[in-house]
Amino acid sequence: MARLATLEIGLNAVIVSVAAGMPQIVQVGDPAGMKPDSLPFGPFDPLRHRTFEIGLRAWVEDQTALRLGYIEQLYTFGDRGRHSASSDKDPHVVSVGYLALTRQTPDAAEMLARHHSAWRSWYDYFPWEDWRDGRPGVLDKDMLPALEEWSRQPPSEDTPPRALGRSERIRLAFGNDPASWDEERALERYELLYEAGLIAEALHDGRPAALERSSIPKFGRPMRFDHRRILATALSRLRAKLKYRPVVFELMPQAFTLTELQTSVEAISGRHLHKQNFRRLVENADLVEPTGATSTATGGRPAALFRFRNTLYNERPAPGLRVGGR
Amino acid sequence: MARLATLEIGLNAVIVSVAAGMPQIVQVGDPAGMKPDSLPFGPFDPLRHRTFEIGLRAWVEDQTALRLGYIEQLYTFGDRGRHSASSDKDPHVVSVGYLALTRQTPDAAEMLARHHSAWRSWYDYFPWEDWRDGRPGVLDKDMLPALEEWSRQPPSEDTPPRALGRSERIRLAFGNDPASWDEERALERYELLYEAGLIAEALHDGRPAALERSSIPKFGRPMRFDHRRILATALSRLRAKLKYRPVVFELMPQAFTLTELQTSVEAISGRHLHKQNFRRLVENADLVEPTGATSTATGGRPAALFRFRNTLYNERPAPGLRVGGR
DNA sequence: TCAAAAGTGTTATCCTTACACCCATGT
DNA sequence: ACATGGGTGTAAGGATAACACTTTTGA
Repeated sequence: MARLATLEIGLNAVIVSVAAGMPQIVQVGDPAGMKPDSLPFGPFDPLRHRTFEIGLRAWVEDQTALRLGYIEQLYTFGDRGRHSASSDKDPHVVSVGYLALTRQTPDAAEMLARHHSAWRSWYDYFPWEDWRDGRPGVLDKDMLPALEEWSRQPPSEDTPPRALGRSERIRLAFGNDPASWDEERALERYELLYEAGLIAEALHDGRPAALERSSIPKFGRPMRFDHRRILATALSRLRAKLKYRPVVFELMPQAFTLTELQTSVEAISGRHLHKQNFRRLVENADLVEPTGATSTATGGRPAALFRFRNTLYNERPAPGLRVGGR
Repeated sequence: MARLATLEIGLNAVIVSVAAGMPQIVQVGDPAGMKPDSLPFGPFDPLRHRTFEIGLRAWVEDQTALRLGYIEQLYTFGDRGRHSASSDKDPHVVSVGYLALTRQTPDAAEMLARHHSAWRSWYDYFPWEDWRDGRPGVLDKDMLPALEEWSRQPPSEDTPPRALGRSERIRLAFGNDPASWDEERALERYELLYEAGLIAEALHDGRPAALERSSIPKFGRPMRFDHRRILATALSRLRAKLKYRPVVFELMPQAFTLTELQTSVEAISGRHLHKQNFRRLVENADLVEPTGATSTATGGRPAALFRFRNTLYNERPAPGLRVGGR
């Protein structure tokens, strides 16, 4: 068999936390301030680390001094041309993305700062995904017009054939009517924007032509390499998982009020939830139990504090929060 | 930075089809008849193939002469020691697993035979996953006793710490009471059996000690390398996806009766479904439409033939078949 | 006393589950 | 005629979504 090309496996971590009602991720900055943000990442070396997870934890601890708890594999990206300017001489880099959930401790921020990294709202990278205060204006003002213009252009010859046409894919990902927005389709939306050349990262990869001749705005804060795609994968996965596994509690402190829990779910799903129904949902899913104490922090009537019932596992397959409308 | 170890990426395909009411996969045999079954697989070479998917399709066509339609990435396995007898001198192999869904054509079987491969029921590899005729006897007769014996043994020192103990994990994966079986947890069940040394593959990897001193039966037909783990991943993923995306139709012919559709869903989920409710579910999910023709093949009243409404995509996010009880 | 946030009660509606029954064909 | 599988109707129960309303604190 012929000799294979040099391969390298990059491990990438999307480290998610919720603080002050905002979903945040750890971003590693460039000390010189020249390059876009990146995720904590490093190559996988099987001689040093027996598994991906061990390697990932080591890289993250190196770059951020954070000890990760819950982690989960997202996806492996292998396309050529996604990893910035690549020639056939460079090693080919395959990216394995991971999702990590963590609580934000008070001293975490300065610890990160010493490592040229910081927490940043994930909606800085995807402003159109935050519907908590209603439908974002960019959608109708800039994004959908630009996407529709793209859908009217004939696809180039080297585009792989697809089951659905461009306008069908747009309708599916962005919703037919303004009401039918599916927050789990964040990845599909990002990939459409990328293909349409409406994302700064598309410039670095193989598709400059469609872009330079127009002055279309590039949406959201860019990231290095394919890191924003990995982040979009994390967003979709976490939003979906929220509904069938009790993962929010990885982001909550030991004790919390139901409103704080609701705020966290809203931060992640990007939607506003109906207060009364949320409470009922949580309480009769038996996911939490009262600690007995109350919190008087918010101004207003003191709220009862709850904790996650982790004995839950012994009783039945643990569910999530099947949040529905509004 | 120090030199990295040699890495190789293996692409593996779980090719699923349903024929004669049985879920089947393509298995590549060993012409000499000495080695266990394997999945179609081959190394990823970025110089020859731009993406994983292109490479995978090429390998599958080489080994089985099948042209794949729907494919989807499952997971990437990177543990050392999973890929049979590995020393530090061999290249480290990372496995990227894919799920492919395909219709079975009449001539496919002999085409496969010429390539030393064949269709085989996936329940040959996981007999305990087929509940269509009630709870399989092996569970209570052999598997659960063996698992419980394992759960009583103290874990060895090099076992990574876990949130849940062995008996909790068994209860969660295999159900508390006989009624609460979650068919989507096929992967968790396989991994427990592997850890407990009740799977032939565990012998080849790092854990021979616990095995050789006992004469515990090894459950299900073994496969090469970590291929059975990839197959278990496919099982879990497909069973879950069935419920929220219309993927069954990738396995159905152009026209089919509702009973045939139900049989396919039952084959995959491994459960028996309630006939009347299944029909209603399908019909008022607007997933199918009558072709007008009828089939008289089964003996009894002729059944109306249906086809998948693929215009569905234009209307709303396409759902799956949320099959519930019975 | 008033604003703010916590917490409770009630109703209409839809979906799921289950059961009972009728229909069209081959033998 | 009767067995076999196809197909329909309907009622009970539970979950969801929406609404209005009461309670407890700080300022």
